[in-house]
Amino acid sequence: MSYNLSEGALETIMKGGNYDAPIIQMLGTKKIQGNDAGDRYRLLVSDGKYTYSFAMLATQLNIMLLSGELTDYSVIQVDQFVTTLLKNVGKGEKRVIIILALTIIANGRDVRHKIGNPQPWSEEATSAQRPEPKPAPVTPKFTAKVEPKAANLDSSMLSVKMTNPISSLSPYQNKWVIRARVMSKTPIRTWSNAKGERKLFSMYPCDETGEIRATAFKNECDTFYDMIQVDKVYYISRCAIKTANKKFTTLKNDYEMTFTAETVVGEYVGDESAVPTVQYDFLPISEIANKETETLIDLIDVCKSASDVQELTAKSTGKLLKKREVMLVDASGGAVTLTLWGNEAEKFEGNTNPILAVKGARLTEFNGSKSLSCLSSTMLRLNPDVPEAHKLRGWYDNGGADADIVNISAKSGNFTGGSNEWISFSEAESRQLGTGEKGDYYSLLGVLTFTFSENAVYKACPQEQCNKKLVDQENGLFRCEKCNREYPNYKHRILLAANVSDPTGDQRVTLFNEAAETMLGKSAEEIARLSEYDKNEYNKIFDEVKFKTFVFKFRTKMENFNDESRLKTTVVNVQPVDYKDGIARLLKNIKTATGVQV
DNA sequence: CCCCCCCC
Repeated sequence: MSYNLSEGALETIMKGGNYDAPIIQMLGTKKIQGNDAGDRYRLLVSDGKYTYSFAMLATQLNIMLLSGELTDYSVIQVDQFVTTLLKNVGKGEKRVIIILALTIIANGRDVRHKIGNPQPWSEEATSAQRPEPKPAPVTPKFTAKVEPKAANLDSSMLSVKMTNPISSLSPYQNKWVIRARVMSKTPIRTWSNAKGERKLFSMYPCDETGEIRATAFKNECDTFYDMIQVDKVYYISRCAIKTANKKFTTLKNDYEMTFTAETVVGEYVGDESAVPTVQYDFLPISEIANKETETLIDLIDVCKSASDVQELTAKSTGKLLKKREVMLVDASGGAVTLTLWGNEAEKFEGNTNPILAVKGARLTEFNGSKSLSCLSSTMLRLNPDVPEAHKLRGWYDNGGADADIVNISAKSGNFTGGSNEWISFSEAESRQLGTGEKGDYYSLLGVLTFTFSENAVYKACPQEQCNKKLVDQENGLFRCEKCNREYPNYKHRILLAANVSDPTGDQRVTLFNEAAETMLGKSAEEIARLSEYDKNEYNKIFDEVKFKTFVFKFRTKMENFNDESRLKTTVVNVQPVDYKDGIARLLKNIKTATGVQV
């Protein structure tokens, strides 16, 4: 068996050219340094003509060596690589090839020999002319006194070939310049400790080889915060590199950087199309429920709806918080709530059903249902220009908007439980809904045929969570049996029995306060007032609602009462009919029943 | 040097 190596590929690459997916042979490895994040390996490689010993394996590929998959004499195709110039004092510069992705063409244990008679590569060994020595990159020192623009490096001083890939940065290398796009930056956060007032912001640069977190404290925070703009490409140099604590980041980098007084940042002005933007690892909503809470998740979804901004006070810190809950859906048939905070909550515009790309939202659990929450490090993009977004838009605008969804953030025991599918009373019966241990929820399009309007409103316990009907003590006080105390005041609540019909049957139902208020279009207090002072108007409210059609959501459960079991059905939600939605459901049923495309 | 990320 013989193997064709890409003869001459290394020479092309060494001279700064490109070579697409070269096939080379690995002849040896050397562990070059160990640190907390793991070892790095240097490879001796051959293209059949030359050997070269300054090839590095990207750390994510170390596993191929450690597992024994990649051994000496293996023939590999280098699917992705970058080169970087390293300067060694007294030895000039050295071009290092960093192998980012590879495919094993032949196992070293099968090949078992060096292919051809390759000679060590050096510039002298080639017939090519020695290139002119390149000038060292000039990195003018930034001081806060000058205009931010003055901090910009002159692009012409830095050849693109002289920038270092983010994936090559390590604490052992202090001369480097990266050219990277800022994926996002956090707001400035301040805190105090024994050393006084502190502040910081973080930003997240990425290039074609990777991503990294960069944090600026105090002076550097002041200096760079306004200058750094999301989505712009910068040259960044002279930050301190340290091992990242994986507990606090999901970025695929073992290191992170800290701005120092020496740090130089310059805006890159030129063709930036090769510098990628945020890299995602999108997860369909249907798979979120399988993930552990606290996991950080990337997703791309359609915003189906969004709540208003709500203000609340954090119990632990007393801080005033603003939040907005966004309901996201995707083609996996799932829905999930994403909570936005602060400024992000305030500026969010959800009623055009935008596509939202999210990187690093935290999975949380509350009352048995899962939802997502934004952190300061979470990256949000509205209607990003990525293929997944266009696909989603097409799906949503062509039926996805009306698709049945399973909301994994539904509050259990609340009106959002159960399926959104409309069924009939006869289907509810044949499915034996309500006969199980727990109650069952179902939705139905039905007509309100009767209300038992007499005594529909009562005086309820004024305690927030109680709502128990009070006993009038006839002395100006009202007794709550549940709280076991008397109150001088009360609130009005509605408890309404009614009848709902659909073409297949009918059902006696109960509406509690909120559902009744929605259906009647009046508050309990108003109805109480009319009950006392204007009986005609009171009766009119119930007359007008009769024979109206609604979308009901019921909770039904078999209850035993005096040896008799009876289905108790409560209206947990009632909404007027959205005819667009109703027609879409009818069309879908026709399609399913007939196979006819409509 | 942060590493909190909130609420129902």
